[in-house]
Amino acid sequence: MSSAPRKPRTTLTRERVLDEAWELIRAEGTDGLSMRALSQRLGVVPMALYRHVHDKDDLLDGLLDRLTARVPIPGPRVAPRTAVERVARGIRDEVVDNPALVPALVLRPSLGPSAYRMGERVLGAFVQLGLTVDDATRAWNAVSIYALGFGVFAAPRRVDGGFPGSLGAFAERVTPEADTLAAASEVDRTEWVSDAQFDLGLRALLDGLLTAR
Amino acid sequence: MSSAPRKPRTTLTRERVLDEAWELIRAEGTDGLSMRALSQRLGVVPMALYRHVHDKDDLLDGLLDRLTARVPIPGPRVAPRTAVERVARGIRDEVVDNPALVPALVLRPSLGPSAYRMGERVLGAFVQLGLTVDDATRAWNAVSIYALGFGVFAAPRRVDGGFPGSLGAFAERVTPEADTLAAASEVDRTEWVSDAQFDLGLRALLDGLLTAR
DNA sequence: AGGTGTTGTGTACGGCGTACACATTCGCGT
DNA sequence: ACGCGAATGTGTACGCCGTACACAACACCT
Repeated sequence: MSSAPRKPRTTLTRERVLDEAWELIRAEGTDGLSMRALSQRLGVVPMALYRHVHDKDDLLDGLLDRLTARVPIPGPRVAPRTAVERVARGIRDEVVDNPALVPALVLRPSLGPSAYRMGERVLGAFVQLGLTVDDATRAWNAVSIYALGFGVFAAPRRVDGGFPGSLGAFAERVTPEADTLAAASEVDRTEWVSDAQFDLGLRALLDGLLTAR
Repeated sequence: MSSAPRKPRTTLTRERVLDEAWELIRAEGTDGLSMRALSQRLGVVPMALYRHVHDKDDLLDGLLDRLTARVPIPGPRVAPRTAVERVARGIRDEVVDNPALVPALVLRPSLGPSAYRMGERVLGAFVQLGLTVDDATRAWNAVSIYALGFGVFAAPRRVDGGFPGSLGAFAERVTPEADTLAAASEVDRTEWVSDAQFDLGLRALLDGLLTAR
């Protein structure tokens, strides 16, 4: 009998690499995802990954498409404005709970097949709402930027305080008559991520986009 | 006579480090700013920088505050709504033409003294427009996110095309009946960064924020 | 003149992405 | 059944990165 220990071949696929990368970056954060760490998790030498992924950027693109694919796309029966709102909220939700992907997201525009499917649905909705195709495109730009921006800047990140002393004290030091800010500064942190906050802006944006021209 | 070559002492200051870092990152992009490259530009050994900067993150924070400080803050004579619009546009402009700072911007919330001065002015404007302090805070959140988001996602980045074949062809492959997207896809790239695009969304957002509650 | 604190130096470590040559193994046509 | 080419995993190595730590040069004050 042959005594050579058999490694089960083709144990690696692009799918498996992406699966493991997804879990790794979720568990360990942006910096936790390295080719070396990932390969180790897969019980393989680092360079093995490069048979299934062009380079690290390619891997990140794959992860971003997965993120996009997680946003539920409303069926055709859903009313157009509702559909837009759901997609916008879906984008925000996914970004917010995958903060480790934010740096990658910011370096790459939409791309990915999933992003296109999403765009298709939303553009259709805007057209149903009476916009021309061009205006629909502009509206989708504005809405997606808002949703992405909200996700990006609302996602939990380094919250090291930043300033010596309290916020109010700081504001007063900068501009002695800064009572407005000092008073307001109590609000923002807790409410920053809230649904109400998001919806307020989104509704305002859509109202503006859809009325008169 | 002493023959030892004299180095002029205290040639380095935090200011000079930040100045040079600013120019370096503008010239060479995000990845071009390394402690080693920066030190070389300053004619100094890498570790010398650490006397004036805690670590690289501290350096980036300094650069971000400089970026924020570049946004012009309208004087008290400027009408409140105009003031808000100018600040929003100023934020977008600075982000757009300092794309190399986007990754850093995204990892760190506002912070910095300049950001506070800016907030102070805008919150005041919203209050003048009849909002309560809390509502003003929420409004400022929405507006700043929109402006930052627009800057971030409109800033020129990797535009490697991404897909094999034309955009229209791709869209058709994904969903055969994708004429809407295929038609629309001609528009976005060129108009993505336009002022009109930005103003459209901003005006919509402000209208929504300021009317009825 | 000497002591003290500040500022720049030198060396070194551990991590990263990945180029390149090599070994193994699978699948196919004969 | 077999052999050969393509596909897949391995090993080694290079050049970057941020920065910890011990040391040297110098400025300034007494």
